Amino acid sequence: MPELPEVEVIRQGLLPLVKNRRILAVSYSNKRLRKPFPRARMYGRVEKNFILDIERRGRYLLFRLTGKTVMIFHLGMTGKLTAPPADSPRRRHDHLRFLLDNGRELRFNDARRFGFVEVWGEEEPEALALFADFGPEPFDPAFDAQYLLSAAHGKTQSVKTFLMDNRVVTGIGNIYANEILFASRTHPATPAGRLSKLDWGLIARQSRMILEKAIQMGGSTISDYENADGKSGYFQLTLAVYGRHGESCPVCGSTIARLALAGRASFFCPDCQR
DNA sequence: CTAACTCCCTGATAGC
DNA sequence: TGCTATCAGGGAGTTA
Repeated sequence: MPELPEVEVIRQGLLPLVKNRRILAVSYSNKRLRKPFPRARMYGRVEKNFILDIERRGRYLLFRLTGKTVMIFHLGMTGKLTAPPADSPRRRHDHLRFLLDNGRELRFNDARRFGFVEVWGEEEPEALALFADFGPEPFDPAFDAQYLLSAAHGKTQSVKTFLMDNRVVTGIGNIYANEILFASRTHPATPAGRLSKLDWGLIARQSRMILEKAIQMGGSTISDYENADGKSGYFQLTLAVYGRHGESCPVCGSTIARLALAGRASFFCPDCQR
């Protein structure tokens, strides 16, 4: 699934195509997504309204609509949001289509259907509850060495699993957690509570650098991610360790190892990362 | 409480 | 080449 950089690239690509456009009609495939389709709200609060803006929180996209409505997408593992011309051919796994007043159609496509859409009034507690226990964004100045040191205090879980916890910091998934720890020369299995403030400062800085670079490069396309125009990203070409077990470390030449942490594939250089 | 495991679903691919 | 077992970028719920 898309992690923070991919979701941000989608947001930026989509915005000029949908901002201030009116949603003329909503169509739904009737296939169940991770959460039930909010039929009444979709036809009552979304259809016929205008898209004012798209925001991102972690891996969620928030469409601000007229009528103080917020339509929230999560793309799961394989979700895609695009806005092609309305007459372009539909694709397998297109589940939601929003016909716009500029001849385009906002489309949600999701093969595995781990994604979902929710519709709330901005004032409704459910809209806020979704993010109530989220940690800071990686680009938030609050995401710093002191914060991480405190959050990790006493934790025995691996630093990699810790970084992938949305309550600690939002939007870092398996690919970028691996890359951040490689850049920070930290072994992914290190218990989070054992790292020093210096370690955390490096991890916070490398997080921002890597995520920023990935956004600039259009995200990472591993198998099926694509941006709002249906194009691939390029950051995967610069991945140092993710998916590269058995290959040589780009820094020291040692063989990159693979290890499962909390059920997730983890890749690291046994010599650079300690 | 914490942390790890399981499951949702389809498709790509590693490995035989 | 062709089949099939495994694995996949997330996250919620369950188990230990």
